[in-house]
Amino acid sequence: MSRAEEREEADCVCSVGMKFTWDINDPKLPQVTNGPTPDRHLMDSPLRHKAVRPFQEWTDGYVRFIYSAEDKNAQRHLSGWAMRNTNNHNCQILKKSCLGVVVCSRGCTLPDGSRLQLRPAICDKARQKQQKKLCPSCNATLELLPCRGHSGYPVTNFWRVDGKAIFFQAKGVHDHPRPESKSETEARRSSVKRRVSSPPFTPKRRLIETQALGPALLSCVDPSDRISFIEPNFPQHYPAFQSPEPYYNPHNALGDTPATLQKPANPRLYMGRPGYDFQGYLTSPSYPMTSDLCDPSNAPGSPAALQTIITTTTKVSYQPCPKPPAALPSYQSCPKPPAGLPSYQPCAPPKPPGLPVCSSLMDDPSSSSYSTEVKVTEESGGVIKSLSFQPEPLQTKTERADSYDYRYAYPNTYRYDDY
DNA sequence: CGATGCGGGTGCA
DNA sequence: TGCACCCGCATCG
Repeated sequence: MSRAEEREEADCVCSVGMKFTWDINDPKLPQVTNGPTPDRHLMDSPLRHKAVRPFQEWTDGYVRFIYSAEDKNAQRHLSGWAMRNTNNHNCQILKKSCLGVVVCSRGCTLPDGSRLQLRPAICDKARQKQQKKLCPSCNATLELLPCRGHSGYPVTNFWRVDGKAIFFQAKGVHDHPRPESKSETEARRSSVKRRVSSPPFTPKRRLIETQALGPALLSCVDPSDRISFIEPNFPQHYPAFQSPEPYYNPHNALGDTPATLQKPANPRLYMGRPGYDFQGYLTSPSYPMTSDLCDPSNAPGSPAALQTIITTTTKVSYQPCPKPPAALPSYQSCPKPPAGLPSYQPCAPPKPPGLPVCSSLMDDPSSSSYSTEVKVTEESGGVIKSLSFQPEPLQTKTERADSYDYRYAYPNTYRYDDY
């Protein structure tokens, strides 16, 4: 495992041994000197990894960003994706994993041609409640499409405060549509509240709802349970937000590796989710074909990547856990000397300066064996229905699978040139 | 009520 | 040992 990490980090050392990028696990993260406004020149340079940038709401892919410690969104560890806290037993690094998206189990099309893409509730209990509700359009059950974009596991986000910056690292490529953004969900929630607290029939509002959602919705859903939809043409906060910058990739820069998108060796990693033809509303205009993906060690389909993305957050030793400044989000100090957990060891000796922090290039592609069967992690308690569940076989499974892969089936949605 | 964070604990590879 | 994940608890808006 750590080898994968090290391999992943291998790309962060350029030919002269200078470290251009960083990993969230690095004992020492780069010093950030420039202000919150990204310097265009800097962002185009290898030093972009040390450049603070505006907050990115819809990160995707294997990306690393540095935010200003003053950035409110970064402080709150926000994401457009529904990310839940994951205990990584590491007080320095906050880890979150993606919950996926809630869709109609029938994959029905709404009157306006859009599809239901709800933001899964973060709270387990709330999510279970959420899934007991019915599709406001066709009354079918709702289904949670789990995220499996990280080698069959949910995409993970890592947050770490260091100095005057907030370091963000994401691992995995979301293999599902975007849910509502948090702000959209909150807006809807508050509007529902307003609706509940106001007289039951407000002709004007009802008219709007009827137009937007269709009569079926009004007839089958309790107003308090009514759900909004993400419309296909709804600009889900991009592209203003979504401008993922690639890592600087020395390999790529040196022409080592062409920037090709490799089809995953294991199609089940990215395909085979029946019933959801998301092509019509691929909301991500620019898939994160960052240089990370160009890097052989990071391309999602490469064995190295699959090795890489099985990551650890506790590999390295960390500095003592100083209480961050009050203004910063607290990652909580480590009160206990975590015996048995080396990663907690305060003040572990740093790696020898002669060796790159990113560790050595320990390429061992042959060791990157991985099962061709992806273990599907289902939520406990039967919250997630079987993915093969077909309430009404509108399509064959194969057809569904064919139409599902909204990334690989529709390469036009990629914009390599953006990177 | 739900989002968020923490941390003890378990199961698996 | 690393990782995913469950669960309970606490805090906050």
